[in-house]
Amino acid sequence: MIYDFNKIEEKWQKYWADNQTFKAENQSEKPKYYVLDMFPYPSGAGLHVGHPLGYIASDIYARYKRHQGFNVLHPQGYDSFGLPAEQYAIQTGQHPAVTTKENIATYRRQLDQIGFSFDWSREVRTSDPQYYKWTQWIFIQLFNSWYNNDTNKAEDISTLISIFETEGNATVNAVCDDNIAAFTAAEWKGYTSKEQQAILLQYRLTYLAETEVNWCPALGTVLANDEIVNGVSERGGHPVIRKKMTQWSMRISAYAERLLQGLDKVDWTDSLKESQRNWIGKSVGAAVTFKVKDSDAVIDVFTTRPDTIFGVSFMTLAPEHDLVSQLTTPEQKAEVEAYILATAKRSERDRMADVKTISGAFTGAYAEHPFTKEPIPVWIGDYVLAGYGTGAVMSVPCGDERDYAFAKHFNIPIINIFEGVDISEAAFTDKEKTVIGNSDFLNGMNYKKATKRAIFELEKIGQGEGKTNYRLRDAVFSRQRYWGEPFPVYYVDGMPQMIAAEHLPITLPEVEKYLPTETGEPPLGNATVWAWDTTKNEVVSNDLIDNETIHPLELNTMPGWAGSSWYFNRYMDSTNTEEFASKEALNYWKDVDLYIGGSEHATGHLLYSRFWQKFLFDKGVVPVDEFAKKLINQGMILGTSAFVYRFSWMIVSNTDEAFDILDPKMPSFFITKSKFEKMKSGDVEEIKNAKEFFLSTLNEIFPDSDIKLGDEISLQLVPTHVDVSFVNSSDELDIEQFKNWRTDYTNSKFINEDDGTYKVGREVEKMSKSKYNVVNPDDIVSDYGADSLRLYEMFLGPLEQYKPWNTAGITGVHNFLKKLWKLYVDDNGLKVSEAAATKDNLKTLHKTIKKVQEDIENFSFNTSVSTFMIAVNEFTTQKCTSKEVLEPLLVLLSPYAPHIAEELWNQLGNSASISTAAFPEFDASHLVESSKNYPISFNGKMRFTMELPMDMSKDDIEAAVMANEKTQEQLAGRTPKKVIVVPGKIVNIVG
RNA sequence: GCUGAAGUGGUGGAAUUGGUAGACACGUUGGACUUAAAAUCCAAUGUCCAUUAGGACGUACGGGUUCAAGUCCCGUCUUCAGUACCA
Repeated sequence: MIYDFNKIEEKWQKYWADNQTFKAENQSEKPKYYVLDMFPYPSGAGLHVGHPLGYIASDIYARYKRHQGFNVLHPQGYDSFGLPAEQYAIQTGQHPAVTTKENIATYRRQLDQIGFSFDWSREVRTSDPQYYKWTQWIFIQLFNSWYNNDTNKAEDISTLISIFETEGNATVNAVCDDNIAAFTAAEWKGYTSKEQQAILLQYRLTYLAETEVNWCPALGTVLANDEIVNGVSERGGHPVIRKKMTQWSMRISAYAERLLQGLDKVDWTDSLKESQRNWIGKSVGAAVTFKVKDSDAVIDVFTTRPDTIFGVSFMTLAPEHDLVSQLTTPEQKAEVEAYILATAKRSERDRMADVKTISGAFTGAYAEHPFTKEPIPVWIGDYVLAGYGTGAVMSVPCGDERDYAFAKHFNIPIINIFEGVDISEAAFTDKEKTVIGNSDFLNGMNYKKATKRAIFELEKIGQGEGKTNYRLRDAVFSRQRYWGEPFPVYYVDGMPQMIAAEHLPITLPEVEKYLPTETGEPPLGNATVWAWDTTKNEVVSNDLIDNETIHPLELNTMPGWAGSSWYFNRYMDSTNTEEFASKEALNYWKDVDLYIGGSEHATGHLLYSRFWQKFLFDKGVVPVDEFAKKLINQGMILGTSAFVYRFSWMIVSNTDEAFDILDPKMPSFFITKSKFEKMKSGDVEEIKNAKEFFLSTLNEIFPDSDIKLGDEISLQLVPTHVDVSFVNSSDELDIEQFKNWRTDYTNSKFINEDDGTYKVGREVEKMSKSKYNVVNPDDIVSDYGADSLRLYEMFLGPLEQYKPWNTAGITGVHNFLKKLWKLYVDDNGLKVSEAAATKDNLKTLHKTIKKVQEDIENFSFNTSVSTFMIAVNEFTTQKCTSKEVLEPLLVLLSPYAPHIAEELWNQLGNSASISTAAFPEFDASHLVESSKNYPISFNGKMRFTMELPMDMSKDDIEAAVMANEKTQEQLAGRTPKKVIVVPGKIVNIVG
């Protein structure tokens, strides 16, 4: 009986689906375990072999946990709002919902055939109105909340209003916009409703604010930084400028400190936590206010080095800073405006990354030093970013490298305030060694003392205070796109109003075109039925807008991260229509025990999700304030691209009329890899051969033309991507397939290796369609089976690492499965016997149990595949047929290769699914060794080994080793200076 | 630029607390079986020197600590990822 993997896999996939083998219950006697994958965006290209990597790892873990007796929740769904579907809609007119549905169907089919143990009854789709109803609901909760610094949590906005009504805003300790004017209770009551709403908006956890965006006028849309290349749009190459726009923002900054502290509670990788810490960017320092000479204006800055305040020799504002136009003197106006225009064209990332180009402009204005009252010139410079801190810095060139470079470049004086330090060549940035000088009351102090004193003095004169700053900026939550969650928001008199929760979901309206409107409004501006009727509580036609009872709806949609910031909670109770999940379900599952996904989400998804979780926790909606206990990042599988090497010379024909360069008979010439490399390095012989081949071939094809070569230098050697499916495991190109690939390759001519094959070059690159290196899991599954695919993906290397895919290697794991099969089944059927296991059988089994269990718990899946191979090799050598060891082996293997394990388990006479079997118990007694093969080293170099009893004493080992003739041979008469004996490990003889 | 990660044979990778570098596979070479091919099985395979015995070198590069370093320390280089509207 042969190993018919296709039949076996289909059979068990059907069995699992029919029996709902992996459906999780929200109540159980068993302990719970929640294994989650970052859900995929269903792209039109379908899955390639890189995508399932993390899913296979989490599936192994989920199946392992079931064997361990846990009630496992292992769901899957789709992050189905996003740009690609919208882009496709713009190009083709296809509704994104239609393409998304098709793409999901493809994904589902592909996922199913890999044999994942997902509980599909809990599937979620972020673009499903029944799902985004709750995303909208969370948005409303955020709108109706403010952050109370005294209680250190989010509270309902009504508590804030009642404070305003009784005390005004002076006593409120809230996270809010800067510079909110103070008002009394009486004033509050006197405000119009609109004025009150405007004030409250400055406190809400989601609010409208002006934010800077990358605006592309030609495309009529906002672009992400990575959609901009060299200052122009990636698509179309249109100019992009920085522009202010009113958008929804999320007050994530309110949670900065808790997001930072919470990292200590979760078991995530250190590198990921470090990224988040860095992103949050806590810095302790001071806020300092500089007065501007001859003006009422003040410049607020934040500095981490208030100790260096006497070193300030200029101020730098971001070119976008509000004060710039006000401060600039008429003489400097032209220069400043030109500079602002130039800056607007640069992306933020450019400005951060490029430290070599120093640019700026003098505004002509002067600030006043808070203590010396000396004038300080005010500059603008694009190294200061508007969105960071206050968008202005006090520049201390002696203590900051960028300030130093700026001062040098513009010949601004550099004041040295450090004792005993030479700053003629570079700034001095070492806080630890700082001794302040030339600084009035700070003289002689170290960094710590001077910082305290400077803050004290600033507070005394009312021009500063100690402050903790976070780099974390509030997150922009509006997108000028179609394919996202609509906001449950309408506008009355320009003020946003929430639609009551019972009327949700507000579903996406139909539009004619998915592009921005001609007036530059977002795509929802094209909708004709997009107004809110406050009496009927439904979406009605725009024509009915009367601004009395019928009002316009919000035209922006929510960003991609909205739906993904809480989906892990929805899986706990995904079909609930009354609540986003029931209390019982939330309290039972609580949080994710293991979360697997890509490290590229480190600061986006993973930070926003933590933010929402903490908010929902404050509101009492979820029981824990961190949603994932443990998180593992899987690496990426890269493609192994294949290259053919095209060569040609410029050709000259003496008989023009008889020869046409566009002649369909005109061939392409390719040279094999090793010869290409010789040619490239200028090998004369190789070039001569290629040239002769080239000429003689052409003259053969065009006998009537007398073809000659042009200039010697005209040799063209071009590596070209070729589809990896045309190449075998030995890098040989299937020339027939290649010729049939494209019409212009049909007549190709090849210079081959000396053995007659054409060998391609290889290079590891990201897997992508354009590089022809995409490998489809469907093909792998049909050729080798899902179990082989699963094993091979794990076998490739450590989960977290980036590693190249090479289909050729899969024969290794496939052969392993065939060998495994043969251990159980031969031509006559099942050959497993009731024979007692031998000592060797038990040793192999228990060695394998130990290693595999350790590996799974350490997420080292690649090494357990090797372990299985070793076990099967050993059992084969031992001619083992004993059920006593072969049955538990199947349970060990089943998380990795579930189909073959189920099949053999079934053939052994078990009627229940192998997923219900208990994981085998490790028994150390089978591994006890009585002797050790000691490596004997001389000066650290291993020369030979000696078999010695495990219980031999140190002295006896030394004596036995010294008595060995090989030892004497190695020593050649010398007396060793020292003999190191580490019992059970090694012997090292020094001398 | 900043932050994070990685660098070991022809290839993917293994190596417990510092203790036999290259497990397990792929590829390559040779052999068995076969009319032949496929499949399967066996053997060799880090590089260099040597007929063998054996030896030298070897974990990106340069130093250091140690009886002993892929592993620890210092410095350098290279590659990849993130960098706030790709998902």
